[in-house]
Amino acid sequence: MKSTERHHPAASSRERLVEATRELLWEQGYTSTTPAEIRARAGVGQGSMYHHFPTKADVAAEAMLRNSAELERAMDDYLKQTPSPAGSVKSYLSKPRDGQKGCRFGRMTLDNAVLENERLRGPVADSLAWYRRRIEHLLIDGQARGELRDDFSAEAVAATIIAIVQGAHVLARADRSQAAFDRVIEGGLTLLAGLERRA
Amino acid sequence: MKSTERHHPAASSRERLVEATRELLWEQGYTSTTPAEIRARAGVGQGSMYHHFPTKADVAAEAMLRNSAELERAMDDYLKQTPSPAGSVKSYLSKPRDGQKGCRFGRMTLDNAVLENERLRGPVADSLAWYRRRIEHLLIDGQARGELRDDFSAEAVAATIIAIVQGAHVLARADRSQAAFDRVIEGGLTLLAGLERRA
DNA sequence: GTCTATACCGCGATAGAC
DNA sequence: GTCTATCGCGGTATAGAC
Repeated sequence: MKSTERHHPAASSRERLVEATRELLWEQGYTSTTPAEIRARAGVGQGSMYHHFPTKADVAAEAMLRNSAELERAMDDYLKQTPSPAGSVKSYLSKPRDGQKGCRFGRMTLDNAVLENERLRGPVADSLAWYRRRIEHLLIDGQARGELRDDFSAEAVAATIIAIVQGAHVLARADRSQAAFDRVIEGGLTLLAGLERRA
Repeated sequence: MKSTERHHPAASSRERLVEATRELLWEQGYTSTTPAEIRARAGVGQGSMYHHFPTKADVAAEAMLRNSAELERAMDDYLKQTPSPAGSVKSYLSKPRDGQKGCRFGRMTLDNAVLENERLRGPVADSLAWYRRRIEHLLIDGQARGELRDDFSAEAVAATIIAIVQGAHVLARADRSQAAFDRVIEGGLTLLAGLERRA
């Protein structure tokens, strides 16, 4: 009920609609975001929105696809900074995050309306799976280089690493505190250290 | 749009309303659950519902409080079966769960309407914190008995254990598969094993 | 304590002019 | 491509009889 107007006046209407939707999906989720809010934040008129996108689900689907592309690229860039595979996994876990805002994808999974629409669920499932495989390959690489023990399933542990971040968001939101988030990450790093090859 | 009528004819109207709300909150979350659905599943009339509870938030708050009481008791019962503290933590992780249905509490944290109402958020935060402390004490106990290493923060790791379960639900829902849930748990058990005192 | 009827509002989408 | 005006529907709650 406050800052509904944050125009991006440089871009096209269509572009502004997608960006506004991306923000609102993150802040409020899918069901709670109304076409009127999207329109207001994008600074476009009522009819204009329906000219570019037939339904709310269509704007949302485009916003989610853009999320997939951007976040996967961002993760690649982020991980490029760390040379060692095991270090990259630690780095992924301890990456600074706003615990209460949540993961753009994870946030969607509790909304039945998203899960029931394949065009909305698809990008969510695909991106989370992409993250998992990315971590999995880092773990396998770490095992190959002898940084990590080789007696565990990289696939399963990678899934757990992703889940830890998702769960941290859940606890941070419930507790309304970043500290709850950070505590989960601290424990995650502790658990991860147990996989390092013993000296 | 299907099985809306599952009366519990034995109990009082008020009782049936609370139970119906508990089920619907689990299946659909708070915002997506309508008073009409609650009324229909409980098998009570329109006015009757508003006689017992002034607003939807009031029924929901009562349902959440009951969830807290019941689930905390259930966890106590469940953990009583395992003698060793470290075994109890493993047991908590590997407890059979419907991955796609989610945790009754975790499911609520992605709904802004819940977080903005202290009477709804309170039981969620309290119960998740209660779970965390329960696990924390098991870990401390395990450290004291020498089952577990003593060089880690039981508080942080306990938070991570809870987060793993919450995150597993997120991934299972995104992937629409129990396998995604089970994989996270498998990785969690692997990580947990790294905390055991070395032979 | 339970019922039916009804009111209000905002979401999601459409119509049609410019 | 953008605008204003409008519509149908369902969520949430109230009124008032029995």
